[in-house]
Formats: sequence, C-alpha cells, structure tokens
Amino acid sequence: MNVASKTGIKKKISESTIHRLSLYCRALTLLERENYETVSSKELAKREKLTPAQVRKDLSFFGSFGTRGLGYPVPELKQRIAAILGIDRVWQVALVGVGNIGSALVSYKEFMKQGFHIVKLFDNDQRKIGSNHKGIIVSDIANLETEIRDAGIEIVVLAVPATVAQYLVDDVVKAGVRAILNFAPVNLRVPDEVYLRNENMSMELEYLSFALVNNPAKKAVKHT
Amino acid sequence: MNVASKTGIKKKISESTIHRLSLYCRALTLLERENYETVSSKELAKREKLTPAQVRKDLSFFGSFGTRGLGYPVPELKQRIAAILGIDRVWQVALVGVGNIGSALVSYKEFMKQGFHIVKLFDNDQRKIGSNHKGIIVSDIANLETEIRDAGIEIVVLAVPATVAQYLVDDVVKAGVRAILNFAPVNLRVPDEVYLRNENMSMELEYLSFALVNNPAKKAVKHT
DNA sequence: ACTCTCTTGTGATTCATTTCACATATATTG
DNA sequence: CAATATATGTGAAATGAATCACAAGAGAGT
Repeated sequence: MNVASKTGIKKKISESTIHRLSLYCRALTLLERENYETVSSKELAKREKLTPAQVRKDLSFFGSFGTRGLGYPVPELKQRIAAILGIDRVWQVALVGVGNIGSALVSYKEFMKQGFHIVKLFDNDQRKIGSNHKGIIVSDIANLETEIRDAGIEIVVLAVPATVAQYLVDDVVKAGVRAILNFAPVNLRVPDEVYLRNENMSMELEYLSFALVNNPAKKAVKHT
Repeated sequence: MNVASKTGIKKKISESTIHRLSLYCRALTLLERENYETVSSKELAKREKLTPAQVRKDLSFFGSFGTRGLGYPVPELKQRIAAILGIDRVWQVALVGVGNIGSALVSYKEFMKQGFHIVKLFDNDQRKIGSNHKGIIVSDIANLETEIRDAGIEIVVLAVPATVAQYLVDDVVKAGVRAILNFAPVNLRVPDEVYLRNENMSMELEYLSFALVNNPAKKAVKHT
C-alpha cells in the first residue's frame, strides 16, 4: 500500500506494518489507562511480542513521534496512530447477512469502540426483514444498492453464505462502496479500486491443526 | 514452522504457505464438485488470485503431486493437502465463552465441515450454565481444567472478554491443550510448546479504514 | 518414432521485510 | 555542568519470500 508523505513521495507500507499499527494502538490504549506518560519501543514491543527495532521502524514510516532518551508520549502517539489508521472518526458500516455470524457482529462492541458504526442491516429472509437488531431494522436485500447509497455507507461487512456472496458484492460495488470485509470462505472478484479483505475463521484453526500434526513438540512460532 | 520430511530434514514452511494450502484445499473442493479430474497450477492460481509459480512452489515443499503436461489430479491433491493440514480427521474442540461470538461459532457449519467438532462449551454465567446449545450442555468454567482433560480436547477456542482471557488460557494450558484460537483482542502469554493464534476481527476493518483514508484512489493491493 | 504442446518442479534471481548497529539526541545524576 | 545512561531514528546487512525462467517429463497427433 502506498502512502503519500509530507514530501509528496509515495512510500510503500506493508500490510504487516499496518496490522502492527493496530496492535500498537491497542497496547497504547492500555498504557494510557495505566497512566503511563511515555513508553519505550522496548516496552511497546514486549507487550505485543515484537522487537523494539520493528516498532521503531514501523513508526518511522509515518514520522518521528518519540524523544531520544525518553520514549514516545503515550496519549499523543495513540492519537497519531489512530489518525493514520483512520479510526479517529466514525465510519458508516452496513452489515449484509443477519445469520449466525452477522448477529454476533451487530452486538460486537469492539467494532463500535473503534468507530465502526453498523447503521444498516440487510437480509433476504422474509422472517428477518423488518425485525429489530440492537435498534436497527433489517432491510430487504433487494434494496441493497439504493439503501446503501442513500445511507452514505462507506464500508460493508458481508456475512452471507459463500454461494451468494459474489452477487451481493457486485451490488455493493455498484452502490459505490470501496471497502468490503468478507466472512464467506470464497474468493470474490472486485474491481481494482475496491478494497476487499477476507476474514476466514477456519484458516486459523487449520493452521493450528497443521501445527499439531507436524510438530509433536513445538520449537518456535512467530506471532503477528 | 518446521516440518519433518521423508529424508528427516526439517524444512522451514512459512505461515503464508500454510494459509495458502487452506485456499488450495477450498478451491479443490469446488473443482471436485465441478467434476474436474485434473487442474493446472495456472487454473488453481487464478481461482485464488495467486500466481502459478507460487502454487507450484508451495506444493513442492511437500512433494511432487503433479504430472508434467497434465496438471494435478484433483481428488488426490485435495486429499494430500487435507492430510498435510491435518484436516483429514476429526479434532475435539472446546469453546470457552458462549457470548455473541461464541454462540455464532457453535452454529458455524464451516468448522464442522473441516473436522473441527465443538464438543464442549464453557461459560461463567449461571444463566447459561446447564443450557443447551446445538445439543451441547454449557459447563461451568470452574471445571475447565478437569473437563477439558477428561473430554480429550485438543484445540480450544477462546471467545471471552479480553479482561479474563489470560486467566482462562492459563487453565487451558494446565489442562494440557497445545492449540488455542483466541478471539479476544489481547496478547496472551503461553508457554513455547503451546500454539496460539489470534483472530482479531477489528484488525481487518482497520486495514480497510487505513486504505480508504490513505488511498483516495486505489492502485493495487495484494491478496493473501 | 518423432514432433509439438503443455505443464511441472526447482535452482537462480529479484524483491520485500526484518534485524542490526550506531550516530544522535535527550534526560538524569552527582 | 560534565558525565553517564537511555532510547530514538535510520542506513546497511541479513534474512526470508515471491517470481522468473528453463530443463525435463508426459501426453497427443501423425
């Protein structure tokens, strides 16, 4: 991912770096609660099982936030990272598919905390349409495109069966949405200008399965 | 991750390779359903948005499964990958925390399909203990260690609040479990011999947020 | 049997990410 | 205020992963 810097030069920021920013943000929230004023790259690294050099390098892509000899100012750094991640604001999110996973996500408080506000729900099941989930009325999937557009939705979470995911993604894209989080275990096609991320919960279980089968006695595994 | 080969030499297999094996397995299941007898690395790559070379290299770590000029035999390759991943068998899984996420996971059919059988449920809420979810009675978390041991649980899924996750993980480890999938947004400490994977659903949303904020017009993003 | 086409398997190469190591800057202590 | 300790920021080096490119194997057609 390219990021425009102050100099106008586009730097390449890796996916891993961005994911680690999320971790730093999380650690800083705790540090703030513990009334830390500053934190060293060493301490930050320890808390998220990373190396100090990694922390410093990651942050250096976006600026110099620290003070030599002292460390990073906790509340300020947290704010800066939140701004980089774009989670210092509210995002209008729609959730498509109010099944098992979908229902869980509506009630998932972490999303709300991070500024991801689910404001629209969609389903194709007549029994669900019109019902109320956490104060949101479930809309008919038939009106997906217009309702998403009218509500100013910026991010869509897809929690539908794999078989229908592609059709729905197409509609979502037509509605002008440029960011989609997909929970269906299927590879979706989207235009280049649309960001698609997949959340594949079986994958991590399969990784564990692989680990158990292949390493009767564990040596070392990297945590991300 | 190290893997013992037939020669006794331990090869280093990257996390990405293992994740891609999951993708190949998924694609092969569909190809099987479509009655393909063989598939080329090119076709397999196309279906999961990867490159043919990547597919061949990944598979070559584990053996030569293909035929030059022809491709890979679909059902056999699927079986081989399933064996490598350890999903050609049933795993006894316990789920700790029957809240929003937990309830969704009990009903999540993909897990069952992959051989991950949730056979024990735990919670600390008196109203939930004793209740029935999909035919499984929720046990009191107080008995975690003994019940997990007695049931022969091999993998534990943690879907509890971040504040209590560390205590529970400690108990789970004491019970002899060596593979844990954690949904709480917190960095858990486990001994070296225990495999821990984290499923952080906010992270992918944050990635999308970052993408939207930093790339008003998208160029190219790699998919994994 | 020979040629042509297709596609694998893999060493070599390129590209990306992480780690190292140190100059540089700040805080603290006596 | 000098000396010491601490911790950042960052080029350089090392490591790791993805891609390239091609030799070699296998089938099909004549």
